[in-house]
Amino acid sequence: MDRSLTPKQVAQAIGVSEASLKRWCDKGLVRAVRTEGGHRRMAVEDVLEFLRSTGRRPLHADLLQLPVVRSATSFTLEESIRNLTEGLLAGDEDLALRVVFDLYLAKTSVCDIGDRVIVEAMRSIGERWSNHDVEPYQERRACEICGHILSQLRALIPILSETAPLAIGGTLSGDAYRMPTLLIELVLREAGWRAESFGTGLPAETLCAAMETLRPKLFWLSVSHIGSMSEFLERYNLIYECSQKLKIFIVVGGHALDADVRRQMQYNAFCDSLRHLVNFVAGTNLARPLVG
Amino acid sequence: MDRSLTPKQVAQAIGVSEASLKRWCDKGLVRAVRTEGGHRRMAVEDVLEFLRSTGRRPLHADLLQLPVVRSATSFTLEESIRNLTEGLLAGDEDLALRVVFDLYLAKTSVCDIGDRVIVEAMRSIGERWSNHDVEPYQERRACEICGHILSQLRALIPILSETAPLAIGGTLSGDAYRMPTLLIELVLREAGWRAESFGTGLPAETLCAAMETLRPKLFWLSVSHIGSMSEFLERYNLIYECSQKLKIFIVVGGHALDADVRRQMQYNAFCDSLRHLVNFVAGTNLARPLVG
DNA sequence: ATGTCAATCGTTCAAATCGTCCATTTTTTA
DNA sequence: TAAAAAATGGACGATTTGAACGATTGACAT
Repeated sequence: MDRSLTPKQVAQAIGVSEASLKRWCDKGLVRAVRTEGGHRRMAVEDVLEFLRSTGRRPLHADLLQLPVVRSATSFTLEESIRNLTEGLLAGDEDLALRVVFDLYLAKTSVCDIGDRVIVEAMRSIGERWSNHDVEPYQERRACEICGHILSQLRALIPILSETAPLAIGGTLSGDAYRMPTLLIELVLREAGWRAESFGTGLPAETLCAAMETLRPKLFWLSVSHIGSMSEFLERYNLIYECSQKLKIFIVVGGHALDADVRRQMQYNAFCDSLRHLVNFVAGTNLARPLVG
Repeated sequence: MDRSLTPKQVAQAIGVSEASLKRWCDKGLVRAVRTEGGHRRMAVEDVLEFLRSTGRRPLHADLLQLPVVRSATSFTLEESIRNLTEGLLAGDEDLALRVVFDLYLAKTSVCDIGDRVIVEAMRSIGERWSNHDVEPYQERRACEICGHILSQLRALIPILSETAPLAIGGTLSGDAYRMPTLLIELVLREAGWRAESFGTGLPAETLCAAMETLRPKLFWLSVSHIGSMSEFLERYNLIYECSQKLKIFIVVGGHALDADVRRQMQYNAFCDSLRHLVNFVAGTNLARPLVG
């Protein structure tokens, strides 16, 4: 319930003595604040950050308000994908959350978690869906669960500096796929940007208005579904011209953008994966990653 | 409209017990004045001064513990609504999060937070949107922020018991409003149910399949937008008949269900608000609230 | 004004934490 | 391999914290 943890709680959660934990705090390995009487208090996210930096795993995750360990943790990417897929299909949110957090604590970048696990799991679900192996509600439920997990992850990524360059984006009207734009937001934040996803189904006009008002350095458009091609291109051109007028990098991506569609579009970059996106923005030198 | 804070407010704001706060006041660490009866009252500036002088980080990730840092905490429901509306429109996620968590920490039920603050704030935004006072992207961004906040809140609501009755629900194809069904899930969980929202845009057939497979005790349908009335009714009837065949309570609600529409529908309950929903499920005696 | 209920009062008390020292274990160095 | 260095876990008295208690006060509605 409370976000601030006492030394005893943290020591039990990590599985070390309180004496060691105290030393780590004093050495600055775990960020901690002091009460008036000098007692140490730690925030959940700081403890997780410590675990992540030292490659440790929590023994009693429930004390850190993380899901309880119920099943075997995943040791390889393939296992992670399999467990995540299974958890998402069965509606087992704890399992799914556990898989993602295990990866996160194992210092896997959000970019890799997204590209190599979450996207793969959703692709596998999509395949089984088109084979009528799974019900549509399972796919929708999986998206909901993923959304919650990404929200949790998002809360752990350090607050962006106010001076970091701004990036905004989302999907156009008629495209309801939330996950890609959520992942992009997370990955850009990890890369040091002040990224804000505006969600799905945005009219092109208001995206132009947002660019006018907020003057971001980068604009992303995720395209997972195109209803009418002519409408899409018309809307997109509006955005493209606006972005160029304001000297804003425009990055596009998504399964719906095959070579045929891309031929009819102009943009600063097209990205097939989150990794591509990270590499591209690294090249622009506009933002520095938060950690080495 | 006094700027003075009570011990309870301050204690919750800085995340310590009232007992400790009292001691600190008595030691002169926090300046406080006394009412005639001897109760302590603290000024916002003095609390801020205390935070600054003791090196507590008003800057870092402790936003949840230090809601008072921007002196923007809300003391009345009206203030909460105003601050939330402002935060959501400006894209100030920290402010919005603080408003909701302040209410939660003040033991406001999620039901009331939803009905009386979040829904009201979104309604106010909707009004200003139809007056062309705000851009559509601001409304969409507000929904995204609310979604994240509700995800955070969801993570704090105690794990449901495995034996609690199951409730599932969502919105039909063509209805993309996520927030109502998210709120319903939260409120039902608070009321002791094992509630799972399947998200938005679900085909009626798969909802029936979900009912067949999962056999919930309750099914909710949130209806915020109706494209074609005949299509909607056709889909709904499918769900209604399925629910009755399986003896599942079916509860409907949402702005799109006016009296005309309702006349053409059958259901076990129609709810105008989260409070109505809670009262209805309390009457069914199927689940007990987690507290009290 | 009067009554009602939640918040706060001052106090007490058990549990937790503080800083520090020391024995033991693990890692690094000679 | 042996010695040195570093990290760990446990124990100590003194201090701090959080939760309880009955009595009093504040805010608000009638």
